[in-house]
Amino acid sequence: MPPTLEEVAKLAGVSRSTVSRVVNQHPNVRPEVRERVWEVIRKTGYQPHAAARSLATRRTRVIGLIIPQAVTTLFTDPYFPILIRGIADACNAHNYHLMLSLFSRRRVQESRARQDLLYQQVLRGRYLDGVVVSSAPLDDPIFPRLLEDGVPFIIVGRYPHERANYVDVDNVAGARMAVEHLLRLGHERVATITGPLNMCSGQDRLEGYRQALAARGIPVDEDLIAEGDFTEQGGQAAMRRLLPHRPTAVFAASDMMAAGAIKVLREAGLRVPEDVAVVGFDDIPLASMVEPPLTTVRQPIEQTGGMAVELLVSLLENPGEETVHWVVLPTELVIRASCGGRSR
Amino acid sequence: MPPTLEEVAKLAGVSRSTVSRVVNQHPNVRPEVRERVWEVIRKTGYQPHAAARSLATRRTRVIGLIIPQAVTTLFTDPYFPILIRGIADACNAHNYHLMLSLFSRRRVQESRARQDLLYQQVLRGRYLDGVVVSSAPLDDPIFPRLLEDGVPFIIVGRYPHERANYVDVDNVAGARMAVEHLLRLGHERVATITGPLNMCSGQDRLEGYRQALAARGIPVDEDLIAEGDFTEQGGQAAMRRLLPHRPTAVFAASDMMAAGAIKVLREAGLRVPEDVAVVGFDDIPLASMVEPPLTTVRQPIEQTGGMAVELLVSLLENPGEETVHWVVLPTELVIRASCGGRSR
DNA sequence: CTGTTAGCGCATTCAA
DNA sequence: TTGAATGCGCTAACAG
Repeated sequence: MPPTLEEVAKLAGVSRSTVSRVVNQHPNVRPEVRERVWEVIRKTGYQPHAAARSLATRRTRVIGLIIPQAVTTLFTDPYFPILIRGIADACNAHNYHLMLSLFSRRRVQESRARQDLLYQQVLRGRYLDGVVVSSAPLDDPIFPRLLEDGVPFIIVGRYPHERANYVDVDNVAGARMAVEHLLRLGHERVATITGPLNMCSGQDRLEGYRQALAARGIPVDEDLIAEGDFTEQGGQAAMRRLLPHRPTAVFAASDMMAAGAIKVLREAGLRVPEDVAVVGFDDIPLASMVEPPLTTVRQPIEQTGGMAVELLVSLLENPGEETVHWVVLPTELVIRASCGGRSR
Repeated sequence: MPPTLEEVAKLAGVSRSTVSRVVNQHPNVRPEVRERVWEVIRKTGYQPHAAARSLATRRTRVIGLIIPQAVTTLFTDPYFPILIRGIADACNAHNYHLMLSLFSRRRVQESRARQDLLYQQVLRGRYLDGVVVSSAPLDDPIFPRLLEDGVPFIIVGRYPHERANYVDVDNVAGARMAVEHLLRLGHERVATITGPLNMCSGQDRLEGYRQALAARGIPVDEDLIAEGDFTEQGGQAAMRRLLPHRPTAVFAASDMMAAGAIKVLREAGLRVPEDVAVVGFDDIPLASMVEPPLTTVRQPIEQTGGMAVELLVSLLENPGEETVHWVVLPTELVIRASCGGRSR
């Protein structure tokens, strides 16, 4: 329905090339002609055909957000919508479009095959100029593939490879602050519910926990460390394993897990924060809505997403530069009621 | 880097057309040749170039999810991630890709201009084969435009137009059940915090409220109706306006607003559910995590998204049929603690 | 069953 | 400053 370059050219009495130049803001067009062409473009509602343009330029102005595999279960965590909003806003600002690639939560087998297919189609099929990868396990096969195929990409979260660009939040410092706060309140048996330990955010938050204890010369008791998966259910399960070891405080690596932990503590007849103090991580909206409001570590989720896009765009538009971009955004402790206030 | 049809053809000793036929599963290829071609495809890792294919077929296998304008503020509500998951899964299943179009929350002016631009680029530029529109106000200009441009689209939520296909949940029945439950418990002053009244879900849930009262012959007291915007803050504000009119029960049109209402009730020294009963809508994960756990109306969010894609795909792949698809999925009352249990 | 031919709509040399 | 020619990689008639 919308006209083609050809038709616009005819109507304006010029050649296709000239219209193309006008559309693409080339300087070398006589102002008078430029005006005439614009007029026709406006009148006809001409819009360049994306596929035709991509075929000629070999660029699509589409970037992908890839969230691999099983992690999709986490998608009920408000972390993702907030991240996506940051990404979408930045895309809008730079006139890129966003393609979302999630993976079904079906049997792992099928899921793996689908992931391969999708990778093939979307990336080798040149749907995308580049991608942002979020929440991938460190050993996810996507990283080697992206590197090998030379696809421009930015990781949300660390990845140890010299050619891997990433933007991350300071998980270690955040976790350390949280645990130090508990220690300062007089707790001596501080447990932690970690994230998945195959993800860097899981590892780093555990590292922060260890560092805080080490700084006080407190030996790490492995019984006080339980691995979770960032979900509420995972938090509940981990808390149940922790319960027999009688912690007086718990640092959970996500707010969702903290909420799960609180539920289990309550069921066990323990009060929060009087009997057990709890600290979370993320500062999602839920954190201030539960009873008691959650002390937690705030991370700039939206900015993280925005920054990832900024980096990716700069990668795409300055193909020459070989610079590697590593950005780490700060985290911040938000003190509410769930950790108690007074020294014990 | 990946080879083209041409190169594959050369390597397999056949013509481009034959390779194309093999790739597209055409039946008329000698099995032996087919095998030989597949072999080359596998070895070379050939992948059709998406743009080239789109240019030739005039289809992209990409569908868009559009969430217009200011509604983006709602994006912290877990409703969206769940909807998106349903949509993404269904896309995967049908081998479509998903493009996400949100709009920045900046000044309305800019936002409007951006929305126009995006519409032009993405839809008239033929990036998309069709779109799913969610959470648009009923008077959103996108609907007339889509209809006029003949873009295949499915709305999540009702829209009163004979050529508009939609999938919706039974908001009226859900709201009616919720309010009837409160009436059954003996409440006589049941207030409601509505959603935005320019959205059909907002209107329909209010209609359910009215119907429940009418069925009992209770006159509607407009003072007991406060408009919200589905967010927690909106819920708080609405509850503050309701407070002076001393409701004994509140039906909030979203769980987020219910949580906000509870917070305000608490601050006013009222107990939930003893002094004021509260019922929400959505049954998001938060609902079972707050204190007291929320009685609410469950809607099949994920299925809604999946169904929207199913309808859209069937629209895209059976272009002949002029059928209009209207699907309404059932809602269900989930009784927890926030409405109290005993008759008063 | 297979190859040849002709575009799909645009960007981009190269001449003029 | 402008136009003509060429090709991006693929599909889809049409012959054979």
